[in-house]
Amino acid sequence: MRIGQLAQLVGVETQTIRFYEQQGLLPPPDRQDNGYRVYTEKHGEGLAFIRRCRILGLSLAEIHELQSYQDDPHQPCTAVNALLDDHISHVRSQITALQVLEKQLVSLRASCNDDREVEACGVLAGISEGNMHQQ
Amino acid sequence: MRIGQLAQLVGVETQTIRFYEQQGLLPPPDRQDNGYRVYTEKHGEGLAFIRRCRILGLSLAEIHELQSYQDDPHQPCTAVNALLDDHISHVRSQITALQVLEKQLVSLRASCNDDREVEACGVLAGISEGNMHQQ
DNA sequence: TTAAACTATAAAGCTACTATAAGGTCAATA
DNA sequence: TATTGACCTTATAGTAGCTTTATAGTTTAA
Repeated sequence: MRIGQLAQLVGVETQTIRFYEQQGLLPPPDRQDNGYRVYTEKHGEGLAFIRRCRILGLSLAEIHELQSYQDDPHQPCTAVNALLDDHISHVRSQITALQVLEKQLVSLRASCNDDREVEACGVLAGISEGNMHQQ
Repeated sequence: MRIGQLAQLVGVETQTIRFYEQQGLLPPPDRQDNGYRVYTEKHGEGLAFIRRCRILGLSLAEIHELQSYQDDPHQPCTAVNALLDDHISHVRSQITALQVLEKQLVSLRASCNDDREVEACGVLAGISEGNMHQQ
Protein backbone atom coordinates (compact mmCIF):
# COMPACT_ATOMS: atom_id res chain seq x y z
CA MET A 1 0.00 0.00 0.00
CA ARG A 2 1.30 3.46 -0.85
CA ILE A 3 1.20 6.51 1.38
CA GLY A 4 -1.93 7.98 -0.17
CA GLN A 5 -3.92 4.81 0.36
CA LEU A 6 -2.77 4.50 3.95
CA ALA A 7 -3.67 8.13 4.55
CA GLN A 8 -7.17 7.63 3.18
CA LEU A 9 -7.60 4.41 5.13
CA VAL A 10 -6.79 5.98 8.47
CA GLY A 11 -8.08 9.43 7.69
CA VAL A 12 -4.94 11.53 7.96
CA GLU A 13 -2.91 13.55 5.49
CA THR A 14 0.12 12.07 3.80
CA GLN A 15 2.37 14.72 5.35
CA THR A 16 1.18 13.68 8.77
CA ILE A 17 2.33 10.12 8.09
CA ARG A 18 5.78 11.33 7.00
CA PHE A 19 5.85 13.55 10.05
CA TYR A 20 5.18 10.64 12.39
CA GLU A 21 7.91 8.65 10.67
CA GLN A 22 10.32 11.52 11.11
CA GLN A 23 9.37 11.79 14.78
CA GLY A 24 10.06 8.10 15.31
CA LEU A 25 6.43 7.16 15.94
CA LEU A 26 6.07 5.09 12.79
CA PRO A 27 8.82 2.70 11.62
CA PRO A 28 10.34 3.68 8.25
CA PRO A 29 8.65 1.52 5.61
CA ASP A 30 10.34 -0.21 2.69
CA ARG A 31 10.72 1.73 -0.50
CA GLN A 32 9.94 0.87 -4.11
CA ASP A 33 12.67 1.34 -6.72
CA ASN A 34 11.33 4.81 -7.39
CA GLY A 35 11.58 5.75 -3.71
CA TYR A 36 7.87 5.50 -2.95
CA ARG A 37 7.06 4.25 0.56
CA VAL A 38 5.36 0.85 0.77
CA TYR A 39 3.23 0.19 3.83
CA THR A 40 1.95 -3.02 5.37
CA GLU A 41 -1.07 -3.68 7.54
CA LYS A 42 1.19 -3.37 10.59
CA HIS A 43 1.84 0.22 9.68
CA GLY A 44 -1.88 0.76 9.39
CA GLU A 45 -2.39 -0.56 12.91
CA GLY A 46 0.44 1.55 14.25
CA LEU A 47 -0.92 4.66 12.63
CA ALA A 48 -4.45 3.98 13.88
CA PHE A 49 -3.04 3.53 17.39
CA ILE A 50 -1.33 6.91 17.18
CA ARG A 51 -4.47 8.60 15.93
CA ARG A 52 -6.63 7.13 18.70
CA CYS A 53 -4.09 8.28 21.25
CA ARG A 54 -4.18 11.76 19.73
CA ILE A 55 -7.98 11.80 19.88
CA LEU A 56 -7.63 10.96 23.57
CA GLY A 57 -5.43 14.02 23.90
CA LEU A 58 -2.13 12.23 24.49
CA SER A 59 1.00 14.04 23.37
CA LEU A 60 3.43 12.51 20.90
CA ALA A 61 5.87 12.02 23.78
CA GLU A 62 3.25 10.09 25.74
CA ILE A 63 2.46 7.99 22.69
CA HIS A 64 6.14 7.26 22.32
CA GLU A 65 6.19 6.15 25.93
CA LEU A 66 3.23 3.82 25.40
CA GLN A 67 4.97 2.34 22.37
CA SER A 68 8.06 1.64 24.42
CA TYR A 69 5.90 -0.35 26.85
CA GLN A 70 4.41 -2.31 23.98
CA ASP A 71 7.91 -3.29 22.94
CA ASP A 72 8.40 -5.03 26.28
CA PRO A 73 5.15 -6.93 26.76
CA HIS A 74 6.04 -8.88 29.90
CA GLN A 75 6.61 -6.06 32.32
CA PRO A 76 3.67 -5.07 34.54
CA CYS A 77 1.43 -2.42 33.05
CA THR A 78 1.50 -0.11 36.07
CA ALA A 79 3.29 2.57 34.08
CA VAL A 80 0.59 2.52 31.41
CA ASN A 81 -2.09 2.99 34.02
CA ALA A 82 -0.10 5.72 35.72
CA LEU A 83 0.30 7.56 32.43
CA LEU A 84 -3.45 7.43 31.90
CA ASP A 85 -4.16 8.53 35.46
CA ASP A 86 -1.89 11.51 35.01
CA HIS A 87 -3.59 12.37 31.78
CA ILE A 88 -7.03 12.11 33.38
CA SER A 89 -6.07 14.48 36.15
CA HIS A 90 -4.58 16.82 33.60
CA VAL A 91 -7.86 16.83 31.68
CA ARG A 92 -9.80 17.37 34.89
CA SER A 93 -7.74 20.36 35.90
CA GLN A 94 -8.21 21.80 32.43
CA ILE A 95 -11.96 21.42 32.81
CA THR A 96 -11.91 23.09 36.21
CA ALA A 97 -9.82 25.97 34.92
CA LEU A 98 -12.13 26.49 31.97
CA GLN A 99 -15.19 26.44 34.20
CA VAL A 100 -13.70 29.15 36.39
CA LEU A 101 -12.85 31.09 33.27
CA GLU A 102 -16.37 30.72 31.92
CA LYS A 103 -17.83 32.22 35.07
CA GLN A 104 -15.44 35.17 34.87
CA LEU A 105 -16.32 35.76 31.24
CA VAL A 106 -20.05 35.53 31.83
CA SER A 107 -19.92 37.96 34.73
CA LEU A 108 -17.77 40.31 32.67
CA ARG A 109 -20.26 40.10 29.82
CA ALA A 110 -23.12 40.86 32.17
CA SER A 111 -21.49 44.18 32.99
CA CYS A 112 -22.36 45.59 29.56
CA ASN A 113 -25.05 45.74 26.92
CA ASP A 114 -24.91 46.70 23.26
CA ASP A 115 -26.33 50.19 23.66
CA ARG A 116 -23.16 51.86 24.88
CA GLU A 117 -20.21 53.53 23.30
CA VAL A 118 -16.80 51.89 23.54
CA GLU A 119 -15.80 54.58 26.00
CA ALA A 120 -18.45 53.38 28.46
CA CYS A 121 -18.24 49.69 27.65
CA GLY A 122 -18.55 47.63 30.81
CA VAL A 123 -16.53 44.78 29.34
CA LEU A 124 -13.51 46.91 28.46
CA ALA A 125 -13.77 48.73 31.78
CA GLY A 126 -13.91 45.41 33.59
CA ILE A 127 -10.75 44.19 31.93
CA SER A 128 -8.91 47.50 32.33
CA GLU A 129 -9.68 47.79 36.00
CA GLY A 130 -8.98 44.19 36.74
CA ASN A 131 -12.42 43.36 38.13
CA MET A 132 -11.89 39.79 37.25
CA HIS A 133 -13.17 37.94 40.29
CA GLN A 134 -9.89 36.23 40.99
CA GLN A 135 -10.18 32.58 41.73
CA MET B 1 10.97 52.95 34.29
CA ARG B 2 13.15 50.36 32.58
CA ILE B 3 12.02 47.06 31.16
CA GLY B 4 12.99 45.00 34.17
CA GLN B 5 10.99 47.15 36.56
CA LEU B 6 7.96 47.07 34.30
CA ALA B 7 8.29 43.31 34.03
CA GLN B 8 8.38 42.90 37.80
CA LEU B 9 5.50 45.32 38.26
CA VAL B 10 3.18 43.41 35.96
CA GLY B 11 4.60 39.97 36.57
CA VAL B 12 5.90 39.01 33.16
CA GLU B 13 9.35 38.36 31.73
CA THR B 14 11.26 41.09 29.97
CA GLN B 15 11.33 39.08 26.76
CA THR B 16 7.56 38.90 26.83
CA ILE B 17 7.37 42.68 26.87
CA ARG B 18 9.72 42.94 23.90
CA PHE B 19 7.67 40.26 22.19
CA TYR B 20 4.44 42.23 22.65
CA GLU B 21 6.12 45.32 21.28
CA GLN B 22 7.30 43.39 18.28
CA GLN B 23 3.79 42.06 17.74
CA GLY B 24 2.36 45.56 17.81
CA LEU B 25 0.45 45.10 21.07
CA LEU B 26 2.57 47.55 23.03
CA PRO B 27 3.67 50.91 21.55
CA PRO B 28 7.45 51.23 21.14
CA PRO B 29 8.72 53.23 24.12
CA ASP B 30 11.30 55.99 24.04
CA ARG B 31 14.93 54.99 24.37
CA GLN B 32 17.74 56.25 26.56
CA ASP B 33 21.03 57.23 24.93
CA ASN B 34 22.31 53.74 25.56
CA GLY B 35 19.33 52.20 23.78
CA TYR B 36 17.49 51.08 26.92
CA ARG B 37 13.70 51.25 26.70
CA VAL B 38 11.98 53.75 28.98
CA TYR B 39 8.41 53.03 29.96
CA THR B 40 5.66 55.23 31.33
CA GLU B 41 2.65 54.40 33.44
CA LYS B 42 0.57 54.19 30.26
CA HIS B 43 2.72 51.31 29.14
CA GLY B 44 2.11 49.64 32.46
CA GLU B 45 -1.64 49.93 32.00
CA GLY B 46 -1.41 48.66 28.44
CA LEU B 47 0.65 45.68 29.50
CA ALA B 48 -1.69 44.88 32.38
CA PHE B 49 -4.61 45.00 29.96
CA ILE B 50 -2.89 42.52 27.68
CA ARG B 51 -2.11 40.17 30.56
CA ARG B 52 -5.67 40.23 31.85
CA CYS B 53 -6.94 39.48 28.38
CA ARG B 54 -4.49 36.57 28.14
CA ILE B 55 -5.65 35.25 31.51
CA LEU B 56 -9.18 35.37 30.08
CA GLY B 57 -7.94 33.20 27.23
CA LEU B 58 -8.11 35.82 24.50
CA SER B 59 -5.66 35.43 21.63
CA LEU B 60 -3.22 38.16 20.69
CA ALA B 61 -5.31 38.80 17.58
CA GLU B 62 -8.42 39.29 19.71
CA ILE B 63 -6.51 41.62 22.01
CA HIS B 64 -5.37 43.58 19.00
CA GLU B 65 -9.01 43.85 17.95
CA LEU B 66 -10.06 45.14 21.37
CA GLN B 67 -7.27 47.72 21.26
CA SER B 68 -8.51 48.95 17.90
CA TYR B 69 -11.93 49.54 19.46
CA GLN B 70 -10.35 51.47 22.30
CA ASP B 71 -8.72 53.74 19.75
CA ASP B 72 -12.16 54.81 18.52
CA PRO B 73 -14.10 55.36 21.74
CA HIS B 74 -17.31 56.77 20.27
CA GLN B 75 -18.49 53.85 18.24
CA PRO B 76 -21.02 51.51 19.84
CA CYS B 77 -19.47 48.64 21.75
CA THR B 78 -21.47 45.88 20.05
CA ALA B 79 -18.32 44.45 18.52
CA VAL B 80 -16.66 44.15 21.93
CA ASN B 81 -19.63 42.27 23.30
CA ALA B 82 -19.78 40.07 20.23
CA LEU B 83 -16.10 39.21 20.61
CA LEU B 84 -16.71 38.22 24.20
CA ASP B 85 -19.80 36.20 23.32
CA ASP B 86 -17.82 34.30 20.70
CA HIS B 87 -15.10 33.65 23.20
CA ILE B 88 -17.56 32.41 25.79
CA SER B 89 -19.08 29.93 23.37
CA HIS B 90 -15.60 28.83 22.41
CA VAL B 91 -14.75 28.17 26.04
CA ARG B 92 -18.03 26.31 26.52
CA SER B 93 -17.41 24.02 23.59
CA GLN B 94 -13.93 23.33 24.92
CA ILE B 95 -15.44 22.35 28.27
CA THR B 96 -17.95 20.05 26.62
CA ALA B 97 -15.26 18.38 24.52
CA LEU B 98 -13.05 17.84 27.55
CA GLN B 99 -15.93 16.37 29.54
CA VAL B 100 -16.62 13.86 26.78
CA LEU B 101 -12.92 13.07 26.72
CA GLU B 102 -12.79 12.60 30.47
CA LYS B 103 -15.56 10.02 30.32
CA GLN B 104 -13.74 8.11 27.59
CA LEU B 105 -10.53 8.15 29.56
CA VAL B 106 -12.16 7.04 32.79
CA SER B 107 -13.94 4.16 31.11
CA LEU B 108 -10.72 3.17 29.39
CA ARG B 109 -8.89 3.28 32.70
CA ALA B 110 -11.56 1.09 34.31
CA SER B 111 -10.75 -1.65 31.83
CA CYS B 112 -7.44 -2.39 33.55
CA ASN B 113 -5.74 -2.72 36.90
CA ASP B 114 -2.09 -2.66 37.86
CA ASP B 115 -1.71 -6.41 38.26
CA ARG B 116 -1.38 -7.27 34.59
CA GLU B 117 1.43 -7.53 32.11
CA VAL B 118 1.62 -5.01 29.30
CA GLU B 119 0.55 -7.77 26.93
CA ALA B 120 -2.80 -8.09 28.72
CA CYS B 121 -3.21 -4.43 29.61
CA GLY B 122 -6.82 -3.39 29.21
CA VAL B 123 -5.89 0.20 28.50
CA LEU B 124 -3.55 -0.59 25.62
CA ALA B 125 -6.02 -3.16 24.29
CA GLY B 126 -8.79 -0.60 24.47
CA ILE B 127 -6.81 1.92 22.45
CA SER B 128 -5.57 -0.63 19.95
CA GLU B 129 -9.01 -2.03 19.26
CA GLY B 130 -10.65 1.32 19.13
CA ASN B 131 -13.16 0.68 21.93
CA MET B 132 -13.38 4.33 22.52
CA HIS B 133 -17.10 4.96 22.93
CA GLN B 134 -17.34 7.42 20.06
CA GLN B 135 -19.22 10.58 20.82
C1' DT C 1 38.62 47.07 38.98
C1' DT C 2 36.12 43.52 38.55
C1' DA C 3 32.04 40.92 38.85
C1' DA C 4 27.10 40.79 39.07
C1' DA C 5 23.03 42.33 37.25
C1' DC C 6 20.91 44.55 33.73
C1' DT C 7 20.07 45.75 28.91
C1' DA C 8 20.21 44.95 23.68
C1' DT C 9 19.43 42.12 19.22
C1' DA C 10 18.87 38.03 16.61
C1' DA C 11 17.81 33.44 16.06
C1' DA C 12 16.32 28.94 17.46
C1' DG C 13 13.20 25.88 20.14
C1' DC C 14 8.69 24.31 21.74
C1' DT C 15 3.87 21.27 19.82
C1' DA C 16 1.67 18.96 16.19
C1' DC C 17 0.99 19.59 12.45
C1' DT C 18 -0.15 22.28 7.70
C1' DA C 19 1.29 24.55 3.64
C1' DT C 20 4.37 25.67 0.03
C1' DA C 21 8.01 24.96 -3.35
C1' DA C 22 10.34 22.43 -6.66
C1' DG C 23 10.73 18.44 -8.66
C1' DG C 24 10.41 13.11 -10.07
C1' DT C 25 7.02 9.12 -11.52
C1' DC C 26 3.23 6.93 -13.59
C1' DA C 27 -1.13 5.95 -16.09
C1' DA C 28 -4.39 7.53 -19.22
C1' DT C 29 -5.63 10.36 -22.95
C1' DA C 30 -5.34 13.26 -27.47
C1' DT D 1 4.14 10.58 -28.89
C1' DA D 2 3.24 14.32 -26.12
C1' DT D 3 1.04 15.84 -22.46
C1' DT D 4 -2.07 16.14 -18.73
C1' DG D 5 -3.26 14.94 -14.12
C1' DA D 6 -2.69 12.44 -10.03
C1' DC D 7 0.53 10.75 -7.29
C1' DC D 8 5.05 10.61 -4.99
C1' DT D 9 9.70 12.74 -3.17
C1' DT D 10 12.45 16.18 -0.10
C1' DA D 11 13.16 20.46 2.11
C1' DT D 12 11.63 24.53 4.19
C1' DA D 13 8.51 27.80 6.34
C1' DG D 14 4.42 29.00 8.87
C1' DT D 15 1.03 28.58 12.85
C1' DA D 16 0.56 30.57 18.58
C1' DG D 17 2.71 32.52 22.29
C1' DC D 18 6.01 32.66 24.15
C1' DT D 19 10.87 30.67 26.13
C1' DT D 20 15.61 29.79 25.52
C1' DT D 21 20.07 30.56 23.83
C1' DA D 22 23.85 33.17 21.99
C1' DT D 23 26.42 37.14 21.83
C1' DA D 24 27.46 41.52 23.31
C1' DG D 25 27.18 46.17 25.40
C1' DT D 26 26.02 48.98 30.06
C1' DT D 27 25.43 50.00 34.68
C1' DT D 28 26.13 49.41 39.49
C1' DA D 29 27.86 47.65 43.75
C1' DA D 30 31.76 45.74 46.27
